[in-house]
Amino acid sequence: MDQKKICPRFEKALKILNHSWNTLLIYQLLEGPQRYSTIKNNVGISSRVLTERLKELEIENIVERTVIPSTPVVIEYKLTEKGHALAPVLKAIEQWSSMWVNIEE
Amino acid sequence: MDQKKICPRFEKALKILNHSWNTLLIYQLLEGPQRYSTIKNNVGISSRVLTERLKELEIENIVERTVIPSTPVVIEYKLTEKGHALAPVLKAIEQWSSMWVNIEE
DNA sequence: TTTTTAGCTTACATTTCGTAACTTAGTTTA
DNA sequence: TAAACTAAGTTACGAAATGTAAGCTAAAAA
Repeated sequence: MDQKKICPRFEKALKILNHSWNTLLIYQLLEGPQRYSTIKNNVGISSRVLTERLKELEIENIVERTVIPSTPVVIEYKLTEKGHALAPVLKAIEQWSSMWVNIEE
Repeated sequence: MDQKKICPRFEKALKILNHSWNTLLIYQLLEGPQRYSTIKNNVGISSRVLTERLKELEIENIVERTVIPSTPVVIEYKLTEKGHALAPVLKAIEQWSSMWVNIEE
């Protein structure tokens, strides 16, 4: 009785992108590689959820985590090629929002 | 200490689009006007959440609810102009998913 | 007259999320 | 040298969101 006529790749894409914070995190990382604390401060996400999401995005091969062996070590997060390929999606949302979304008081 | 450098319109757009099911519902309604039960069956969402989301999308002026006074009455949901304007976003996600998302077993 | 359908609503259990405090290791300050 | 601080998380726990299932109302079909 339950039909799934929608393409499974598309559904999976939505599952990732709709998971709260993920799109905002990707948007933030489009600015360039960043450290954990920078992301946290700029996005306003809790560390618990941030860690969770970064792990998820890493597993999905959208984000890459790098340990830079300086002293002290710096941990850097950046978009993979797959992650960068999401730029048009974010651009489209940006355009739509500038055209149609208004903020009320 | 918490900075919000991101555009508020964009943030609001993400808030709407990232709310679970919303993007999928919009995608489904891009097919054309549909009744409650049709949406429910095609998307695989529970009625509790479907009602909630349709209300939200109506308030955001993305979806319009129409009562067609036939006998029995038919209730139709369709995208507004603002809703249709999201088509490029969905298209971009579709393209990305066909290029980068793979389904594993 | 009983059953079915559409379009919801309600109650309740499960899952997810946010808040805040804690941890570990190295680092600067006093 | 001890005390305090920072980065990058982890843990515990209460609050909020979600899914499941059952119920409801009005009309229609059997």
